[in-house]
Amino acid sequence: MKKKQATLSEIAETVGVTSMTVSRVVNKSGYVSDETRTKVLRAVKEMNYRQNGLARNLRRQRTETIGLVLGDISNPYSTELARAVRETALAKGFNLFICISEQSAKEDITAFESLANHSVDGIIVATRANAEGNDYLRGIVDSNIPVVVVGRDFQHEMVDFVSADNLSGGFEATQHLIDLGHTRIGFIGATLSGGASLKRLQGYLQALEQHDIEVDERLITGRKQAISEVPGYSTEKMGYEGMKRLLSLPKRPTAIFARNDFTAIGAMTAINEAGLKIPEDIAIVGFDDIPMAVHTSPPLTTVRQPMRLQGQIAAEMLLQRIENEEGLERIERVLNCELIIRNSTVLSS
Amino acid sequence: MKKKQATLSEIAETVGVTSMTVSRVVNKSGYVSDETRTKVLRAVKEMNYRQNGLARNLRRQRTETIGLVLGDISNPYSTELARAVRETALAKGFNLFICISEQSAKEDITAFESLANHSVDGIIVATRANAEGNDYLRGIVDSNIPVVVVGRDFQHEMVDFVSADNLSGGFEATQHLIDLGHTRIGFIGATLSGGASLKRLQGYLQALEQHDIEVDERLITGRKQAISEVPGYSTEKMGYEGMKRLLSLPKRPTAIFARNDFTAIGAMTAINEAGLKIPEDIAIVGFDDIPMAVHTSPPLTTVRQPMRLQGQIAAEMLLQRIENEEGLERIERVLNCELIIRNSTVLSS
DNA sequence: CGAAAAATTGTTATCGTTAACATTCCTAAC
DNA sequence: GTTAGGAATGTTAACGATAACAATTTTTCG
Repeated sequence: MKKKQATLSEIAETVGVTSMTVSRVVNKSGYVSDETRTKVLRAVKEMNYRQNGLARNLRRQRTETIGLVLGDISNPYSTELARAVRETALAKGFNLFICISEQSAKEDITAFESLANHSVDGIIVATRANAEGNDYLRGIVDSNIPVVVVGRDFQHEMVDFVSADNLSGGFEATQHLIDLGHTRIGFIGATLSGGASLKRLQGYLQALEQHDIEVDERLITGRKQAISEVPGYSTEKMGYEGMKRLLSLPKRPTAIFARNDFTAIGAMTAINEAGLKIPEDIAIVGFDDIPMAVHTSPPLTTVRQPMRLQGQIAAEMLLQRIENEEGLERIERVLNCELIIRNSTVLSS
Repeated sequence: MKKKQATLSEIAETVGVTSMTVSRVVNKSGYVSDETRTKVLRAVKEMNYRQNGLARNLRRQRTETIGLVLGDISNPYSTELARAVRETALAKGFNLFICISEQSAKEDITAFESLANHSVDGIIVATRANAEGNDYLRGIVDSNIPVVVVGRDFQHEMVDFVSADNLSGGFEATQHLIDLGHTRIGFIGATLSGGASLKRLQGYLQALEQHDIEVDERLITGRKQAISEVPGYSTEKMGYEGMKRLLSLPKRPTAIFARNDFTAIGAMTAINEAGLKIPEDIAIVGFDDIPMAVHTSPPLTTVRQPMRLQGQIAAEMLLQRIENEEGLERIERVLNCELIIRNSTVLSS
């Protein structure tokens, strides 16, 4: 038996009032006598009424919902971000819909589109940048939906930006290895040919330069910069394969800076398999400080980025834009990272 | 400069047709002459038109969107599930909105409500069950929105169910420890007073019983069964604290079965801190086989549950219900788990 | 050539809700 | 007893899109 969802006017009819009155009751707005309210509420309960958000939001021209587009949902980085965003949004009475976009620019666009079509009041984007996705995103911004990006390139005067300071994080990580006496330091997770768009790689390069260590391009490895079809995912597997390549070099590196912790963990596996010791033979630094980092053996030295804070700030910036109709100045927040030294670079901390 | 979002009729006006014609063009449906189509498409582009999904879905009475409510988004279990659900849904042309519900029944309800209000075509629920949430959920089901639950209790003739076989998983894990000669086996993650609603705990109890090992309630520890305000979260911290308690017993256990891998990892930390060796002094088994499990030291013996498969099946069941208007038989799928033996129970695999 | 079929466009009504205004009744104040 | 203004409810017209049907023109083909 298919009960159709009751509508306002159906409730109204059974109670003997107009839908406007019922609307007033369910929205707790305007004047309604106690007697009527009671009757209406009873009917609402009995008929299992539920507001039709589509109609309501269409009429009101606002949904009190924000969207979050995540690239890699398996990464603890994304999930912490999501939790913080949700918390901040909820506190202001906004719902959060999360969309996942994996693998392709096309899926980015699908996610943007479905959120925009559902008329969310604003969108936070935390996917890897790619040309087509950016084009589409620009369209969204131009059609006046507030957008904030997290840890991702996107230039637009109306779009706020928040990110960890990947540049100085990468610098510090490398600096740390240099301080320990390493000069042959490998980088896993990106290639120079990709234009060194990756800030972490830039930080690595700057640190080398500052200490007059010559950059050896053979020590920098990663999946080829992908076509827009497949944005560069950084996985454990890439770390494993990259490390294999580095180990097969005539003069192998004595230290590794990995693009992120997963990459680092993959690299550690390869190092172990080669029968080498961490950190004695090869020291390794990751990035992100995912929960797993403390449990690897040895525990992983890494750069901690403030995930919750990024989420919170992103949500605040977005809500700010949603509430202040007219154009605010673009805000750009770059948050400090923190080097966490564990035993993958130095013995017995 | 605030460009208001263009509407169908605005496009129609500039082109000199009716909105119906424009609608036909953007939806690629019905007859439109090439000439008109071209003109319309140009205007669509120039005016940066985007469909208003609220209006469209209101009129069409379907959104081609499904919702997924996750409890603990930080758990790799949830994220794998989400990815599989999304993949399956996307393949059938459905969008996926994910809502997070943490901590409380109230937030469960908020999530259900926001999805139901947005008129999603169906909802997959993967949160921990609690009374109030269930009541609300029942209301949703009664108002004819298809619902499928994953790894969570909820009895309703219209609601399909998919889960890992936690009972036999728990049994196998315990059996494995018994086979290794253990008789004092602790359980961390739930208490008997909670009514042993946890299938994994039941499996543990059954295995003990089958081998005539007496259940020692002091060996079973976990956070008290929480009030509906705070559903029982299983974290690393709980594992750590639970293990501490077990270690302080006069006769400590020689083996541990932990409710999930995070709990197990927390317990391992406590064991290490106590200066005991795994598995020589205490053997430990987890549940889930999260990616981290292979990287702990020693690597964690655990019960792998098919996360992707659960997501895929849940999505398929939901889409089935969405497409077949009328009531299908309730389906219940319980999927096999697999014991993955690593070095936290036996030396040198 | 003429009729049926296909192609093109338009009209109307409606999805469920609510903002804005209108109406009626009641109470209180002078 | 009149009047002002709350209190309670109703009416109307949208929000933006589309299903269903109607109207007109063009094509097809016996």
